[in-house]
Amino acid sequence: MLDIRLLREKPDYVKERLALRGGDFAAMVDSVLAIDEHRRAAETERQGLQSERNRMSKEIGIAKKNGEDTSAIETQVRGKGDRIEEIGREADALDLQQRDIMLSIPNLPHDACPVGETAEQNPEVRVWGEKPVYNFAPKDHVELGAQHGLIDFEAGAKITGSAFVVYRHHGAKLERSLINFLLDLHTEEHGYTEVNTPFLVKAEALVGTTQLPKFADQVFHCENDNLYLVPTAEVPVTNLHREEIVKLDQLPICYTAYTPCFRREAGSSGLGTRGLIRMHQFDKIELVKITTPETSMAELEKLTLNAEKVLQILGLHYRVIELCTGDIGFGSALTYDIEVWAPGQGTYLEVSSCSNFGDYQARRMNLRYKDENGKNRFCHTLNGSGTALARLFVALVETYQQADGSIKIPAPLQRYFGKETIE
RNA sequence: GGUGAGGUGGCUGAGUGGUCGAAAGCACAUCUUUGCUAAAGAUGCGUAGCCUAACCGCUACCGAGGGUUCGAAUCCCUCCCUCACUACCA
Repeated sequence: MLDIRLLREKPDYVKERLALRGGDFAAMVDSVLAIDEHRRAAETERQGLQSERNRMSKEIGIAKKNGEDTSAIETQVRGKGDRIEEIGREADALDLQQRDIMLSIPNLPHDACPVGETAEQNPEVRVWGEKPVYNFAPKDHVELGAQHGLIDFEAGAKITGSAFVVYRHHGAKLERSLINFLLDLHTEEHGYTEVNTPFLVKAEALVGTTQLPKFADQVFHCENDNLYLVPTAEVPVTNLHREEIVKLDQLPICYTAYTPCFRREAGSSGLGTRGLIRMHQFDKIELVKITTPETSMAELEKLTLNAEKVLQILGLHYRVIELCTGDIGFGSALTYDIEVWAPGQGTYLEVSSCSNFGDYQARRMNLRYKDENGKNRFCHTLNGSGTALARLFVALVETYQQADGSIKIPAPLQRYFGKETIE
């Protein structure tokens, strides 16, 4: 959520920054400001009346103690109640309206965010490694997976539906190896604290991290219990500190977590894509940081490097791109995407998206810290995948396939996987 | 799931209709005094909103939401959570 004070003081600036995202948000800003003005007028009237009522009620109390007759003044106060209720209802309704719109206005892109309209304009930040060359035609992971019995799409479709998959045998083991490898890497080498959270969350948590209310059609909802399946560990992990005032010396808070991620992918063009590229359920290791405004940008750089390290250790060629203002996520101020090369696909696959949300999420979840002067300020929150597993799986088996169809396991993963090769 | 108890400020914990935003203690901050790895005293110390140039002031918040009342932390209803015992279960 944006700071309403910023909208009041610099509406044109806010509109300008929002326009860089490509949508038309000027009308929303204007209507928020109009509602805000009415809301405050109603609030002022209500509070004035409440003040009067409190004063008179006090007088009644004192008079009664003195044994005086209070029926006259009681009648007088009684009359105030109706108007208080009326104007109060109005103030509350306006407050809700204002909040509704505020929740639908995206974050302002950071000054450092490159200006652009589409994904094609995302600048490449850096490249690591090179595309591997093969003296044979590399297969894709679907073929390799079938050949070795690693992944079974038919079984996933049978028990659940399309875009769900069953990992089998070495495939299941490889997936589990990656989870352990990544959690160990981030906790032991990068200083993150591991957390293991519920995979079902309340609506409030999703509001906090911006999946609700705008993207309600993208999350699985269990209506009976009014709980949602997590679309990413970002949701339960970042919300761990919602409605808290954390101490300055606790920051930065750095968490890593494994969760499956459940996404409806409604209207997504990639849903029919062959293989593991876009599933309704996939595993992911997430990195989450809660910081101060002063340090969040530096922490984003570190977080991105922590995610890149995964691919470096596994020897996978990748590139880092920076999302432009037209492509950046709803709540993000600045985002780096890490894309790994998948030889069988002949394309780069997004395996990590590292974002600084500034205080946008913190405002929504009322997450603050006490600064040096004892003043409460909103934290900055960030997160990034470290990394998404299905696509890492794809890149791994496609990159390390051999001419004879076997798949080599990179050395650092062998102690988790227990074998050097899948053959 | 059943029965019982309970949810008050960073913590402990008073408060069963009237000047309670809430006693007291602890913790914390500043100051004073004596001094040496500390004691004593004074003062301050929740969050948010409204108003204001600012100070001041006002309003709301005692798990959440409703209700009764001129007035609710206090009474009534619903829900949530915690603890204990009990049943069941991975």
